[in-house]
Amino acid sequence: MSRQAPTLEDVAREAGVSRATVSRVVNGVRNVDPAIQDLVRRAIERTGYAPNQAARQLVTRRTTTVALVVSGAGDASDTEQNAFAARVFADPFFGRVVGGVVGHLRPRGMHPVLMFAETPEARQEVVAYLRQGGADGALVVSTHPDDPLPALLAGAGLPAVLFARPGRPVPLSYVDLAHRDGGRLAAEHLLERGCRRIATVTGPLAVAASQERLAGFRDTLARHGHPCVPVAEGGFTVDSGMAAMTSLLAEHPDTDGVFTANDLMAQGAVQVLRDHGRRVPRDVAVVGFDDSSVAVTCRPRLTTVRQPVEEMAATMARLLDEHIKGARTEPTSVIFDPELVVRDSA
Amino acid sequence: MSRQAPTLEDVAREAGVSRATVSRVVNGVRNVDPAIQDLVRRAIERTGYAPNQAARQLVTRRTTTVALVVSGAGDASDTEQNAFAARVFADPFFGRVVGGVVGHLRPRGMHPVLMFAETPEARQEVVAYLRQGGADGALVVSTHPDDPLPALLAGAGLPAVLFARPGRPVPLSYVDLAHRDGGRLAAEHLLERGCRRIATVTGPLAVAASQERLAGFRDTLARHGHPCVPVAEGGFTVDSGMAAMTSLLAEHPDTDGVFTANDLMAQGAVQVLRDHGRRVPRDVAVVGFDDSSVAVTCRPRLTTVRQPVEEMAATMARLLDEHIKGARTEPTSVIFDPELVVRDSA
DNA sequence: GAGGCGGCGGAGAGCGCTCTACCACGTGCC
DNA sequence: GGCACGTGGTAGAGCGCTCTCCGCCGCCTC
Repeated sequence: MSRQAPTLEDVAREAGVSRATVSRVVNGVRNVDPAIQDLVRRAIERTGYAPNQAARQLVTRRTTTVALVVSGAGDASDTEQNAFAARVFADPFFGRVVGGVVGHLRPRGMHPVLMFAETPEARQEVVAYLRQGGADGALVVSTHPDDPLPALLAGAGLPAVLFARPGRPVPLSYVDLAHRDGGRLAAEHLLERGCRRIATVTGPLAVAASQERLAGFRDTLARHGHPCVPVAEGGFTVDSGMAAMTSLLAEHPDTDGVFTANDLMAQGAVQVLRDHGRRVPRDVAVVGFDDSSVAVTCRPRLTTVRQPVEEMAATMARLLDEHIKGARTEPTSVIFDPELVVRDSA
Repeated sequence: MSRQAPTLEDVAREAGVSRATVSRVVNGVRNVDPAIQDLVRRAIERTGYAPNQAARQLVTRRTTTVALVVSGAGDASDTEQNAFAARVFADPFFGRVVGGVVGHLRPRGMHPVLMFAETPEARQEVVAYLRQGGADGALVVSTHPDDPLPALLAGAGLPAVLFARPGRPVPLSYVDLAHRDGGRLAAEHLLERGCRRIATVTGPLAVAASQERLAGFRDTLARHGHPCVPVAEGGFTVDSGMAAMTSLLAEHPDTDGVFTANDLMAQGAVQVLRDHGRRVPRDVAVVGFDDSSVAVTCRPRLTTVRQPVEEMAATMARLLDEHIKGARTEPTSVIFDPELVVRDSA
């Protein structure tokens, strides 16, 4: 477009030194005479030099990017593909993941490239992109327990870190939450509040996290003399929360406490409860999970089990960094503790 | 890590042809004898060859990425930086933008790298990233009318396309909505429903879009014998919608129709209305704007003015593509028409 | 049958950077 | 005073790809 961009060579000529010397001051390696450093810096200023990333990548075999991939298991049709992105980001959870990842990456001059892998082709593309050196590694957030992407990545020997333990074992690092403890926290709170007829809306039971939240919840209740708990399975969406709550209420109209496996479903449950004339929390107490943004925007504000998503995402980025740099070779896992946040709904 | 990745050279040797021929097959340029093509393809298969993006970029001066930047005007402190990302994605609007952009990019083998530019340093980083050839151009979504980034980009001669007309004129292409018509649509619907005491919650009046939605709304009402309309300014968030509605209700308790400048604020308004014993839509009709995901998940489902965000975002990507390829040199703008979507709230 | 032409493959020159030599020059040490 | 050594610089060999130029060969034309 405009004149050819200046190269190291141009700066070197301008400063009257060699290309290598300019490269050294740009990258801050080895000792370079302060006077010469100054000379070079001024020459860079004058020429408006910006190092060419492609050239640098070619020799260092390092990019400044990592892939941030949101992965499904499905084989969704092509027409659903952009809807997938919108659907994914409809859950405030992903915004927090992005925030946490960027928080770690940015200070290191790195950037995430966003990829969606909900079809077999899309998954192959992710693998191809990494193999071609488009990014140094992948941060994977699966929306489905049987997601084949982690295995694909591991098989190709590509650096990757997962959010949540994969459905079947894969030699990859991951971060996760002590979901069981989260379920326990919710149960204890409901119990302390004096609830006696407690029910729960779980996440998809194919997802390990849902199972564990439920297990922790159930165990705690059982230990306090509530051997059986009405359960309805939801799908982590507002709608599914409404449906689940509706059926729960039909069979157990005297329910006075509900634990939902995420905040979106809690929101749905609260709506149904109100529509059926129940006051929240007076008649029925509701505890959510995640502590997402909806927890504070909906009314009543949700009492919920907080998942430190930003922190988890940042750790994910850190682990990936270590794998890429070779500072860590064996897969590891970091498990975070949930925390009860008491607001108005319970 | 494992053995060195195979190069074009390796494939060429394996196939018994020259590097150039392999390159031709890989890139599908010029005629290559079908028999030789087959030979090469098999060699690629056997070696597991993946072209090195960095090397390719170095000579073609083209990446396979564009920057998708969410930009503020502020000078937020460092500690707020990851919160910015989470806040941004808390509005379902951005998920739709991402969906639209990816929808256009993906079939072309391109990918978005996510960047946030809410501080002067972050803005400089975006410019630097592009100048270094990290991405071929930028898709900019500003959250503030005085965002300096567009001017920075234009000044540096970098290809960029904006979502929404910039505050001050900048020689860059953009896509936008006919906000005025949106306001008109909302007014007409409220009028047709028989509302007589109509009020509105606007977006931040510093934002041109807010001004225009308001202007279209007011003009239409005036033309139908409603010269003055109670107005409260909001900030496009649920909370601000609640605050605005509260003050509106205090001064005009007999309000029977409300137009809010986005769905999030409509949600807040509905909550306040209910808390004050008003039934929606029976006592007060509420019309939102955007047709975002909350419009269908909240109760009652929102009647709203639809903004074809995915389509707008895809067009933004297309325009950027044209600018990058040089197929388009002069800035242009594409304006989309809003559409009324009638649901339950009005 | 000679000349021209078009289809197809090969050779080789970079793209802009990093990084490993290597060299020139003091300094300190025995 | 000679030698090892540290310091501050240069030279130049690639990194893996694309793309222009070139030459070969077979076919058409007259």
